[in-house]
Amino acid sequence: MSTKEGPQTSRRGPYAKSAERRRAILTAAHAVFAAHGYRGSSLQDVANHAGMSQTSLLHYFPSKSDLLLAVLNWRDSITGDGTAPPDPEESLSDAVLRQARFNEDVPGVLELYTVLCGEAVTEGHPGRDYFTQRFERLRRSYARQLAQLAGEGRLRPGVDPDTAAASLIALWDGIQTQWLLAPGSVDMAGCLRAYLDLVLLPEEDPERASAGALPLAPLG
Amino acid sequence: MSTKEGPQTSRRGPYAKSAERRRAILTAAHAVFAAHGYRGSSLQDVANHAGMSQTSLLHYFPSKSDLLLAVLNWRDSITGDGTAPPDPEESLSDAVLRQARFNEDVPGVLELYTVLCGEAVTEGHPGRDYFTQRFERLRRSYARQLAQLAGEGRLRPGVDPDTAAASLIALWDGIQTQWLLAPGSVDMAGCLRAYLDLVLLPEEDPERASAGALPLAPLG
DNA sequence: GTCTATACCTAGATAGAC
DNA sequence: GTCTATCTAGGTATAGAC
Repeated sequence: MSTKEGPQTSRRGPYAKSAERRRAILTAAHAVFAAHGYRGSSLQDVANHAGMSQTSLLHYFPSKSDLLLAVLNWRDSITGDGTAPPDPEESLSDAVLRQARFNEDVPGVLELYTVLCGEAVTEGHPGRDYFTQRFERLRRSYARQLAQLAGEGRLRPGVDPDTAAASLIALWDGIQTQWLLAPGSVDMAGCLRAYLDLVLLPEEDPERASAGALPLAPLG
Repeated sequence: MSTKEGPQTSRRGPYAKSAERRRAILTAAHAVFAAHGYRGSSLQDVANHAGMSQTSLLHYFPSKSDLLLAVLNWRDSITGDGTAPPDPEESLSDAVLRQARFNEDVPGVLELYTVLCGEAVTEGHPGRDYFTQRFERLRRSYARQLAQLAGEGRLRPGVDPDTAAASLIALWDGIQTQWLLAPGSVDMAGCLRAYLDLVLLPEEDPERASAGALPLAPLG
């Protein structure tokens, strides 16, 4: 369901203010949900963070679950998760590591994702469908990219693209949780890079291709 | 308490009944928390499942957070998570896969773990310390076992035991989440086995040791 | 569009009869 | 030990003045 669009959004005045208000609410909700989860947050908290009353908030988002879905979609647009098609110029490893470092640097992004994803497996959670579809889409996307690499001989023999796709996503999510609970003890990007180094083979220069080449290239 | 003789039930009756009641509450709380999470569950729900009033429940567990910690510790004793030292007779792979299949077969175990772990990263969640310590302990345990295997030349060259330990746990947690949201599309044990097959090398028969592999000092 | 006021509900926890 | 009744607090959502 698309969010409410004012019927008389004709000119500039009220529409601009309304869009600004909505953004303020989404920013606030992002922070509050990240800190306390969906069930642990109240609309009053969000409204306070956004500098308005709880009833004004409900004027823009008619219910708490509507607000949640809007926050999830807004998160996608911020992080590029799910919206950005894989850039053919960028390698899979580079894309994953760049995204991981980006998420690590933007406060609240990982907190929001992790807590909502955990909550989403419960019965009747309004974000359940979102995460189910997200995982399905991501598995397909990574599986396709890995299959493509397999066709180029860039996948380690014996590695199944579908399995590796699900595993990459799983590793990513799981290491985020550990990092949130012990940021100093876990190297998120390092774990992802190590896994990708295990699964992928370095691009071989056809002229230098030798039978005795080591399959593992130590990346600085 | 007083040594006066009480009713006939004063010796073993109440104790036995009390322990039984506590177990009934823990069973109920396990199911309810698994279905709705900690914040999404009410003591009334748990009490209904346990067949008693909400106030009677509070007689055994003085607060909701106390009940949560009791459920988490009870879960450890059921699944053996955190309590069972690694069996020297069983290989790391076998132990991981056996545990994964066990968790998959016992209803509610994965649901409970996943949702509580997600919730635990939020501020002020009573389960936060539990999960922080659990991850720390598990990382140490797996890292030690992997380092041992590395000493036996059973670890793929270039694999860091600490990184692999965190990654194994992360992959495990993450694949559980995906499995809960799409049981038919994800093969939990398959992903774990694939990862372990990537990281570990098959045990080499010393007589068949090839020149390509460098057998380090075979300690024990 | 924004607010106060409030309806209506449920929560966790307590008091005290039995 | 168990319950009913209740306290206190907080939740989502609605009504309606301005």
